[in-house]
Amino acid sequence: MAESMKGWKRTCRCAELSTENVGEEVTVMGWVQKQRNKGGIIFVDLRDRSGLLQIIFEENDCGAEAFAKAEKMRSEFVIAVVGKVERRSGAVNENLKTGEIEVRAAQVRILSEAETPPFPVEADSKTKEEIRLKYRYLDLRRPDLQEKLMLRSKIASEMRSFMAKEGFLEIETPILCKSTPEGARDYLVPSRVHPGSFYALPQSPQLYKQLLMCSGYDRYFQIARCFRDEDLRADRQPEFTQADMELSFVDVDDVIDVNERLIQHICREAIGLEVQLPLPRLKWQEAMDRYGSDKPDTRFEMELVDVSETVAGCGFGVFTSALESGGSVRGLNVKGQAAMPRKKIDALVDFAKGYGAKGLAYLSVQEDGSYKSSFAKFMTQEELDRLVQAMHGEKGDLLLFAADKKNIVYSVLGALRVELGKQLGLIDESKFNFLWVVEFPLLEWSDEENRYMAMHHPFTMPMEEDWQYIDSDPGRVRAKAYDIVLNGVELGGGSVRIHQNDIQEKMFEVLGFTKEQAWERFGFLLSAFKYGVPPHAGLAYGLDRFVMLLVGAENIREVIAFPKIKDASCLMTEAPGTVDEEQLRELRIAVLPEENEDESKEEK
RNA sequence: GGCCCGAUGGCUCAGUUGGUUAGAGCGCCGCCCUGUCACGGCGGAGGUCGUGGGUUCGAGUCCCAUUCGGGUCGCCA
Repeated sequence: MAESMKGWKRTCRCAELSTENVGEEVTVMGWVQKQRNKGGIIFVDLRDRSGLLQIIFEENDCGAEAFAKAEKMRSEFVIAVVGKVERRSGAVNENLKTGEIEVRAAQVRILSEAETPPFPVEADSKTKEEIRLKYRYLDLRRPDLQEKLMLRSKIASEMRSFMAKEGFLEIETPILCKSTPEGARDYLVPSRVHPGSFYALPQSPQLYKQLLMCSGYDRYFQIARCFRDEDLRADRQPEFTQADMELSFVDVDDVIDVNERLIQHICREAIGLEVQLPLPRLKWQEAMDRYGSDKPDTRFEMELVDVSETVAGCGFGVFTSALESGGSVRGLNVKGQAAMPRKKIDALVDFAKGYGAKGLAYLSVQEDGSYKSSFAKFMTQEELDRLVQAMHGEKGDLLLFAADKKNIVYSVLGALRVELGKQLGLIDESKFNFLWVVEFPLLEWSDEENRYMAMHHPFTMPMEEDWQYIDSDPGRVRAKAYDIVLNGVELGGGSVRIHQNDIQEKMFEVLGFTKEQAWERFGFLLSAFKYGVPPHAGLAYGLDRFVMLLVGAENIREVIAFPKIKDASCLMTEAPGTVDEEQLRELRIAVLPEENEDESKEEK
């Protein structure tokens, strides 16, 4: 039966005790990790978030009643123990922080009994994630998950103290917002007071923080929950946390400076990593050309090589037709992999197809200097030699080529490069390679929408020297936008914002908004800009990703206490769920029946 | 929405070319044990092989569908 802790007060956590406390009487409380009954002596490993502590029960010390309680203790019972800290008379346990000591129980209370948990509460769980997530409250007891969440807390608090010292004000922005259809899908919240009207949950505090700049709070910071109704990934949750900031009277370098020092501070305080400043900067175009990615993993080489000029006019139709339609031909030199079996190469071709490639051409330089290639018969020996030379191909190298529209070539080879880096073990996992990617394009052509879309968002400042091309060649205009990248993962991004009405209006025009549409969507911001707006810029981190990388987790769920699964539901609470008719009626919401394909065909 | 992977006692897994009664380790239950810490000894319980259909004399195993979970492309200004 559960007992009360009345009159008892915990004096410390389990693993906060050490040999320095020998002789002290302490009161510890926690969960039974393991009970080992030797007959006349019982050992209990007591666990809390600090770690494990061995409790020893002997009838002479604690009396018959307490000893009987110890006998019935099972895993996950919650107990309280009063006893003396002793140096162990038996062997020291080197695996335990508290391995030199133990607490000799004088009194004990069972605060809560427990059923046998559905899976063992231990570090490095091998249990299926599905089960762990269903019983997340048990999963969260495991030491490795506790360490990650404690480190997350540390990172957040270091962030706050650094930002405060730098003069940033922490200001909260609304969760119930106005829907802005540009960008990700919004989560909608129906309004009871305004039937048929909906709030949207924020995708980011973007517009609010710009308004705060208009209001003179010149340095704003917030650890803000954000929501995007898009499909999940290993590093993407529908509900996530941004470390968000905005600064007035600054330009790109000012934002980068304060953020580099922030990154340095966090890495030092959280994981004892010394980050060298300044961080490398890579222009977007260079990142794409060298790595095929705007978030390059620079922990290994194997950069892309543009061989468009080398293969121009060669006999291989796949290459030449790609070039004729304005595309490019680029390659990867996979060092020392000439002997890669055909099966593995075919798997790489399939992998490439997943990124839009029609195929992948390959050439291996044999040990005798001859070539084995999927396209050798289409090219002369001289053409092949020139190609191998352009790729810096040596004996034993495998050369892979993609020929297509530029964007496809980038994404195929960029993905292939990372995949090969993983498969071949080229990545030095001990490295933390931060880098800035700067000078992003302002606009991106969307075939789907048949118009230019803002690559970052519609309030991003174009680079002065490119603004002249906004009518003649909009795709050429670069933006004062920057991303911070760590080990091939986009940690965060930001930009200098437009604070001039004429540029903002032109942006909306290029994006295809009429003045009315722009005002309907962003009127409150445009209006605020009429009354005096400082030049401003900002940046936001995906905090979950940042934590994930710093703790070395492979999955964002490992650093979020209660994450959602792939279909955005929660295995523990079973959210989302249906609601009462009455609730729907009050909101004047009707749920449509599921669309039936046959019926819709008939209607046509 | 597309593609790929997975599902066998509470947990982690094995299960041959389809062939008797589906195995193991851990955990769990009972008894014993005064220095264990992956405690030990003896005994025991526990399985609709995700679900439905099909092929077959016979299906955990082969086929189809489906559910659940994971990865990924699209999507994520």
